[in-house]
Formats: sequence, C-alpha cells, structure tokens
Amino acid sequence: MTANTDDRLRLLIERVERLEEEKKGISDDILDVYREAKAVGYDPKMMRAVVKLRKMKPDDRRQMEMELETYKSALGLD
Amino acid sequence: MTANTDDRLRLLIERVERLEEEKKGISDDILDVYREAKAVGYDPKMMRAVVKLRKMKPDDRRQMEMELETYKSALGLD
Amino acid sequence: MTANTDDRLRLLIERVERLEEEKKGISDDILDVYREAKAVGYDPKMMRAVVKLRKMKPDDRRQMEMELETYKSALGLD
Amino acid sequence: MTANTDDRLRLLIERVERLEEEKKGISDDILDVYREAKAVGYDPKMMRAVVKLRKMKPDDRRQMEMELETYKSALGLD
DNA sequence: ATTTTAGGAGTGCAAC
DNA sequence: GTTGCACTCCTAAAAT
Repeated sequence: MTANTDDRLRLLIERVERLEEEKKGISDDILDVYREAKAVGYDPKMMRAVVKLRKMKPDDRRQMEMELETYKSALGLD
Repeated sequence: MTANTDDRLRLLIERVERLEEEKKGISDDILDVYREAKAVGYDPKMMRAVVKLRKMKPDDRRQMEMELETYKSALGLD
Repeated sequence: MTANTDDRLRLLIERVERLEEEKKGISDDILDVYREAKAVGYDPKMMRAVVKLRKMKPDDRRQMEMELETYKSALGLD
Repeated sequence: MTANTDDRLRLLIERVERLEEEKKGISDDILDVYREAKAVGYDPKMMRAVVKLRKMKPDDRRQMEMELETYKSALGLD
C-alpha cells in the first residue's frame, strides 16, 4: 500500500470511529431514559415491548397478534 | 509453554470442538423442524414465540401478559 | 384450527423443545470445559479465539492474517 | 393507570423513539462509510477488525496479541 | 450491586 | 429469489 492509500484508509477509519462515538452516546441516552423510567416505576422490558409494537404498521400488528392467539389456543396457552 | 502444557491445552480445545460440532448438529435439527413445519403451513416465527411462552412458568406468563396489556392500553395500542 | 392440526403443531413444538434441551446441555458442557481450562491457568478468551481460527481453512486463515497485517501497518498498529 | 401516568409513560416512550431514530441514522451513516470504502477497494471486514484493535489501549492490544501468538504456537497454528 | 461480556435469536441487507 | 452474512438486541453469566 502506498502512503496515499494509507491516508485514504485512515480517513475512512476515522470517520467510522467518530460515528461510532456518536452512536455510543445515543445508546447511552436511551439507557438513561429506561433507567429514569424504571426509577419512577415503569418496567423497561415492557417499555421495550411496546416500542417494538409501535414500530409496526397497525394492521400488521393486529394480524400478528391474532395469529399468535391462534397458536396459543392450539397449545392450551390461555 | 512446555510440550506438556501444549498437550493439555490441545486436549481442552479438542473437547470444545467436539462439543461444538454436536451442538451444531442439534441446531441444524431444530432448523429442520421449523422448515418441516413451514412446509405444512405453520409460521416458524409464531412457533418460536410460543416456544418462548411455554418456557415460562404459567403464572409468570399470565402476569407478564397482563402487564403488557396495561402498557398497550396506556399508549392506545388496542 | 382443528384438533388434528393442533396435535400436529404440538408435536412439532415438542420436538423443538426436546432438541433445545439437548442443545442447552451441550452448551453447558462447553462452558464447563472453559471453566476447567481457566482453573488450570488458561485464558478462555484466547481459547475461543484459537477455536475460531482452527475452524478456518489454513489457506484462508493465512490469507486473512496477512491482509489484516497490511491494514494494521497502514494505520500504524504495530 | 391514570391519565397522568399514561402521559408520563408516553413521553418516555417518545423520547426513546426519537433517540432510536437518531441512532438508526448514524448506523446507516456507518454502513455508508463501509460501502464507500468497499467501492474504492477496501475490505470492510478488515476495517472492522482494525477499528476494534484501535479501540484497545496499545499496551493491552500488544499484550493480547502476544498471548494469542502463544496459544497459536501451542496448537501449531503458524 | 453494578458493569462488562458472551451467546443466541431475529432482522435486514447483499451477493450470487 | 434464496442463501448467507452481518448487525442489533437481549438474556444470562462473570467479574469487579
């Protein structure tokens, strides 16, 4: 590798590193919100579950929930 | 490292490798079951979900489900 | 779902559950080997690293290692 | 749950969602850098490897690398 | 008790 | 299109 390509590589690596730092900061912020929520009595696990559900399109979500109920019934999980 | 410790290490490594092969075989078997289930019309994703639910103690499961309903209602996810 | 399909589903689920138990047993065995290795002075993390390397085809491994060296040099990681 | 606690919960959830969007944006940016690097001939896998190495303290990294060499030699991985 | 680390599952993307 | 790969998340273990 020439010095030129070395520099190009280094620049790319450094961009990745900067972005990863930012990302880490935001991940920490998210953890903080969950910690804060827990401190006032909410259950982070349930919160994560509803965050996931809210990401879905309502119709898809309902469809999925209905199907799950079918499977649960078939196995006596009521 | 002496030849002796080399051998001891090698034996440990080989035990791990054998066990990992066995484990891989079983993982493949599980995938086969899901494939087979899918072929006759079941949805592997739903199956995984109920497998998870069945792992829980019934009381815990019901408790969890009730709590989730509470959170969903609070957020209008009905 | 009819009772028939319910039974078919149940059988598939139970096969998965049995296989998962076996798999869990083997995973535990693997952990035991690492624990035992650690007790006689080996570092499980290094062991995992070499297990990973031994999984590769020797030529691929050497190729990969050489390429990694190139990248490390380009970034002054020597 | 009262309407008040509902609102408090909703606000927490919405903060999480906003942060997750930001995080997703940054993750995408990182992927873009790797894509760009690949387009000019670099191997993203190697890049990820060096990013990981650069995260370590130099002394720790060298110590780890030396130890790994010891394990490799003990197992004939040269 | 808290923080880090590894293993596993699920998701989405890319290559073929 | 489909198979594999990689990234994320989460649970559980480990160490401090």
